[in-house]
Amino acid sequence: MCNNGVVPTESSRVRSMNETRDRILDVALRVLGENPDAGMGDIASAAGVVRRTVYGHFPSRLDLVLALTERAVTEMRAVLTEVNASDAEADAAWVEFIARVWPVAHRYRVLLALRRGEYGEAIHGLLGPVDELLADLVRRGQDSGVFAQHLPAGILSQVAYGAVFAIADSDLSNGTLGARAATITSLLMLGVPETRAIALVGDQP
Amino acid sequence: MCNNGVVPTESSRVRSMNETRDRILDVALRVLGENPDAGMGDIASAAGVVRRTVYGHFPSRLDLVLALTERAVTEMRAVLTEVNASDAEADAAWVEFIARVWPVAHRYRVLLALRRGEYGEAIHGLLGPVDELLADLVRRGQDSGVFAQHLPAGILSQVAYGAVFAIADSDLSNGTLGARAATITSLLMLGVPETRAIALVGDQP
DNA sequence: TCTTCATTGCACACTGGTGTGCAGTCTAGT
DNA sequence: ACTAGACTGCACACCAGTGTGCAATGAAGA
Repeated sequence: MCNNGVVPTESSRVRSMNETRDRILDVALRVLGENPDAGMGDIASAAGVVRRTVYGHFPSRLDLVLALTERAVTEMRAVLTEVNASDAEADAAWVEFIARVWPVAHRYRVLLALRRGEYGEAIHGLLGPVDELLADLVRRGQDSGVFAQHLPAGILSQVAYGAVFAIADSDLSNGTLGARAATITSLLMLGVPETRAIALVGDQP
Repeated sequence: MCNNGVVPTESSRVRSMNETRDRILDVALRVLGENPDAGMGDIASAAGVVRRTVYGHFPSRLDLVLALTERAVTEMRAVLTEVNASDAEADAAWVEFIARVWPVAHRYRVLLALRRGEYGEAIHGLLGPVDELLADLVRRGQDSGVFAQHLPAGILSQVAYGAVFAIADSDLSNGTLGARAATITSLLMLGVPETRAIALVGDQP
């Protein structure tokens, strides 16, 4: 009786299991954001769970971080491909990109820190495709002349992207203002004139 | 007999001791630059010395890092105050600053990484005065209208400075070219128009 | 020659994190 | 009522790094 479909819902059992799994991931993101060197114990207790349970869901610390990274890649790639497919000018697309990717990327910004040291290799590998998409956007801007060419697209995109989150970190939490200033700064270093940059972000509410 | 002065030279004994001490510091800078998580053992063997000897000169790992930091602060402050005292326009002073501080700051760039996590507090404290000087320069530029004001001087200076070394790290080692591109990029994000930025770095050989 | 002392090579204790094993408990499906 | 299994609590073993203690070595200085 009951479900003969592919997703049996197996009801409350697996659902509550997925809930704790997701909760662990959510909490891990927050805890690691505050301290990238936090241990499994810290994450577990912050998630209201015992360390042993975390190992039940993620066999090793690396698996946990990787699961986090895959989540981030999925979300960011979605936004990035969509923005990239737009026929708008590259600088406008960049503004749109920052605005839309801001919440998700800000959540996962710890991955930028985790990218150096220990798991750097693995994370870098998973984040690679996202970097590609980003570089494509910048390259498009350089080809159409709206972005400067003092740096290759691959490096320029990374540095501009990094600057955005450097500002986000140092900022005094007033998110909207910080996002605005960060976007302007990134546009400036992409070679967009100040007047144009201000006009572009002015359009965004 | 012998020296009654304050600096007795005590000749070869203390000199060779200072040599190993300096060698340890030099090597530590290089090793930590390659891997900020390197241990005392790695540093010791890279310096051609036994781990126990390192502890003879630096009672703890923190002491070593702090000695490194003090060195960096001394050298950078010298350059920065000199540039800051110049009566040149702020954007020209910035170019001069990057050019002159480049070698030393690039050597000590690992401190930027060490600034987060573990010793972050102590390093931050020692580096504080340097940050102040840097912010002063940017503020001067903002007051005289050559730098943009989309960000407060304190944050803007840090982000611009950080971008310079992000480029240096990602760059393919061709130092001169990287330094040029990095300087242009930092000028752009400070709000200097592209033509003016290129003209400024063009003056520098 | 005799002394001093930086350096060595080992030993050790301590810490903090990782990952595993296993017997118990409590709950939701049957 | 019975059972599967997610979670717990505690036990381990293991590892890597830190910092210390101490006797031995060897070279520079008296």
